[in-house]
Amino acid sequence: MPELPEVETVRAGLQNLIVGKTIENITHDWEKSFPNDPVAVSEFAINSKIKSVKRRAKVLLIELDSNYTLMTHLKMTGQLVYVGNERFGAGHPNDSLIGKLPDKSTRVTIDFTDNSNLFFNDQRKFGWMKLLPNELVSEEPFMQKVGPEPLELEFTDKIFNKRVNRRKNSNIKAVLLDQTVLAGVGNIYADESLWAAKIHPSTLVKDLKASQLKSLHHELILVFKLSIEKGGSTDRNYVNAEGKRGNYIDFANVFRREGKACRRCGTTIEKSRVAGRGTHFCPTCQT
DNA sequence: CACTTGACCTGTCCGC
DNA sequence: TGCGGACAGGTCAAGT
Repeated sequence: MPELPEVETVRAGLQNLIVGKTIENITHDWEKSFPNDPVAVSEFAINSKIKSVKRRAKVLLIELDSNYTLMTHLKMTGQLVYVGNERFGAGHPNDSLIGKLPDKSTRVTIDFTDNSNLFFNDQRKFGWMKLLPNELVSEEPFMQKVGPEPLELEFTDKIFNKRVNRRKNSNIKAVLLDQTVLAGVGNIYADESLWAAKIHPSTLVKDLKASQLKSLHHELILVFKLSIEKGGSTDRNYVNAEGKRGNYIDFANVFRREGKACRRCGTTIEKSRVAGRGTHFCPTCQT
């Protein structure tokens, strides 16, 4: 599901593909996917140009030259796929999308004046695109409380330790998933970083040594960087802005590897439930 | 207050 | 083959 590396991959793709294009029209078939006042859409989105595409946590910020932003959350099954008239080349996934979108999971369609389109597809309808004046983006409740960006240089192991320790009595997996502690971690990278740091997902924060948290901070950053390099994880639905799947899942050490051998010690990887989520871990080397 | 669970949705998979 | 139910997991609201 789109976590930080997937959202970042979509952001980078959109930055290349849609900046400079002018919005001609926007249509939607599900109100909660596009909860906006039609008058505001017509006044501040239609005929506006895409200025830039940014990201904060798992939220995409599509900035328009009207000083409004299309704030977008993909939640679990959201996709933002650009389909143009140009061909990317033989076998390129985007070429095969021409004429296939919109489909039954398309919630919002953005038409650009050059006849290209941006489709917001979302099978489960949990995601949304909200049009907001730029200055109100940071006022959104989520933006107010979301924690630091893990890939920023100022996100040191000391800061990580301090923020994680706000929730001493919770298990470490629940804390990693808590967006107010730090931004961007979801189920895949919580499991992967805990395996890399050799920490059992249900360990309570108060029982973790400083050295373990230091290791977890280090491994989490490495996992995020590797995943971005591989174009993110396609578990089920995820595709990038060109409709292409990510390759990180081939490098995953525990996620969806239950029943297989741990790549570090050979023990069979197990799956259980921690923090209300399917949780994958090695019972021998994660203690 | 800290923490956990249920709701929001649809598609897929599993057992009968 | 069809059908009911479990499951997938990001975030907010409600519950303990």
